[in-house]
Amino acid sequence: MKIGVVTQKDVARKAGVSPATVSHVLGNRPGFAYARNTRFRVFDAARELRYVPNLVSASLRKQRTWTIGLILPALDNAIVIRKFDIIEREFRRAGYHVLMGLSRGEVATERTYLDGFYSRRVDGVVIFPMLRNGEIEHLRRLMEAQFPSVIVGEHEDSEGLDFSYVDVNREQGHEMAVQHLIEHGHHRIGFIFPRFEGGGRRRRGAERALRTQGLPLEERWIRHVEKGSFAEALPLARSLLGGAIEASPTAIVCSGGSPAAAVLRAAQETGLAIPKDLALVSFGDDDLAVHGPTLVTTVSHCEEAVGTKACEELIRLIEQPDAERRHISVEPKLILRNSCGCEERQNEK
Amino acid sequence: MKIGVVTQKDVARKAGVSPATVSHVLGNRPGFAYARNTRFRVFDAARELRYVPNLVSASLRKQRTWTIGLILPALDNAIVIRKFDIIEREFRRAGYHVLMGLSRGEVATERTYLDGFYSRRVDGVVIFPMLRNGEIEHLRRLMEAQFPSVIVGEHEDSEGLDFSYVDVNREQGHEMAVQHLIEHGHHRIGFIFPRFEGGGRRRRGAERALRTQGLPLEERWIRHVEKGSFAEALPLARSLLGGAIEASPTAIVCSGGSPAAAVLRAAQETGLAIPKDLALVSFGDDDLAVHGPTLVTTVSHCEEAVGTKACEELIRLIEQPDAERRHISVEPKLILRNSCGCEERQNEK
DNA sequence: TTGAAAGCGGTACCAC
DNA sequence: GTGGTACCGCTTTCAA
Repeated sequence: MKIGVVTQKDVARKAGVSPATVSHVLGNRPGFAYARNTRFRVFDAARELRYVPNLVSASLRKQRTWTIGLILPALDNAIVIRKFDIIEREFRRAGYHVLMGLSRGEVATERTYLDGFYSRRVDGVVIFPMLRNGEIEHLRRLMEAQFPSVIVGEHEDSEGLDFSYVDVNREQGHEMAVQHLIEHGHHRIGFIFPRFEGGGRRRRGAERALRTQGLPLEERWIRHVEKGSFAEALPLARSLLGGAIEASPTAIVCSGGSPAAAVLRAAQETGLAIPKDLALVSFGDDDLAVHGPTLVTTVSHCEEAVGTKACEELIRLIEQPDAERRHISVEPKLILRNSCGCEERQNEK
Repeated sequence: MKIGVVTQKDVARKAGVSPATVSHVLGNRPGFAYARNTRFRVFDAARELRYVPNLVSASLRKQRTWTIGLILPALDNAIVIRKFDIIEREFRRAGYHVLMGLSRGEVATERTYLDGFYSRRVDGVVIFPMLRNGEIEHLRRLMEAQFPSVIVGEHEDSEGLDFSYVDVNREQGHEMAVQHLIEHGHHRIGFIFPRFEGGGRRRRGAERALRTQGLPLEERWIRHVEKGSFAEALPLARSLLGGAIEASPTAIVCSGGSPAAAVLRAAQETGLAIPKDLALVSFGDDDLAVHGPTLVTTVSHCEEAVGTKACEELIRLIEQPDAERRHISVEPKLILRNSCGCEERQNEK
């Protein structure tokens, strides 16, 4: 028996009632008090015929698909994947399915997906931002249409688009990382930042923590990565550690697991023991170092909280499309492991 | 302006034609020869009103959604993610969108997703199999309904379900791995297999290669992992290498990057240099060791080919639902890196 | 307590 | 060349 051929009409015929009755009974619509007997006849008929409701027609009528669209630039790092995982889980719990699109960094592809999503009348979209060349017309259209949309992750404030945003607080995250290193007595702290970071948040956070000690953010100990790959970060890490001992940082804060792995390698090459000679804190928990002997202390992006908030926020907008758009900032969490010196400190006691 | 409020009727009014004409013109239906002028008026009106077609209603009418459903057990390893990536890309190219479901190893969740997919009238489904407790009723129903479905990845032949399957040839992959080690002069080869492998394919492949040298598959050099995690594999790797030198394997074939990383670590602990003292080939390219000093020689799962075939196969079934179901086996590829001795060999020359 | 009927927004057959 | 109209399958109003 082919799926999808049994309709409410068939059920109605079999149960000896009208199609409207079937809809009422199966839809369990409130305010309807059908006779017990009628209800059972409908349920039985539906079961026997293996009736599967057709959400396409229901969607057409109700103007609601119980489906959302999700656009990711790529599945190339564990943080994005973890957020995706949570988002998928949360939407399912809330009764939604998710339509996925990978934009692969192409604005055109992103646009195509958004068009496809509109056409399929998704109830809302979640977008993970990507680096843009100022091409945001399609996003502007989304916004102007007041289409329920949430942007998850790092974005440029300057885009000036009135969306709901959800992200970990990167400024606070860097403040926490530096703060922690300062507590371990470090004063010479180096950084590996992404080149394109939203509005200098990372720098500001680092600076704020340094300022409590009257320390400046030293440009000579800052490096920038484009993509954040291991290969790209390795020479930068080497250059941070390669100078005269007195002129080198004693601690490094870097963004992501690949740069962290690069620092570990560079330290090993230079003969620096971690955390004894060099402390390391990563912003973002890619769990890349999980197979190495050193587990890296990390400021977590709290993917679970971010994903959950994003889902809640989108559902809020779906339910009240005129509600105000919010900027939701999730507090990061410091996860102590073996690269910052906490263990040693305990041993000293 | 809200999205979705402009319909063909609005376009028709604006263009001064009938709704049927709009549908014909915009749908670019063959066999219709509308006047140039009419066509332009329709296009212009559609553009000015920002008309976005409603695929929900079109789907209802045409009984086709241009959407497929994809079920994965989890996004927990790079091989699955890469296949997913390719599948998404290929379906997009073919004009489909993909509805994603993570079953998280729960049969009930898988079933719920399949139901949601039916309800949304996806044109077909791609399922990545998971370990099952014999609960395959929902799959059997899928099959009996002749619903276009493709199963991607390792499965038990014994399930006896008439689906289309696409997978890398695991038997051949292991044959290739062992073959390669034999060519490097190894006769004592150890294995780390997954406990649940489809029908002993891996063993058969390994045996076939060993047999060419008159060698047996030695049970004492075989270990089994449940989940294939690093933590689980490490003690097993140690136990493989820990015996008397003469009784230990000189080469290991393992399934996946985490076990490979475990072998690397165990070798390091035992003081074995790779590939000089111990050769290693991994079946499956998790690129986990990419940050370590040793790049592991791997028999690739050829995710690209697998994903592409899966997509082609599903589209074939969508277009001809009665077509026969196929078992598609993709030939694996040996990727030479630094853990098998190929480099050394070159140096000798 | 139940059902007739008018949509939802397209598609496609058929008549003009 | 063009348009009327009967669907696709379900929801919902309103009347019986």
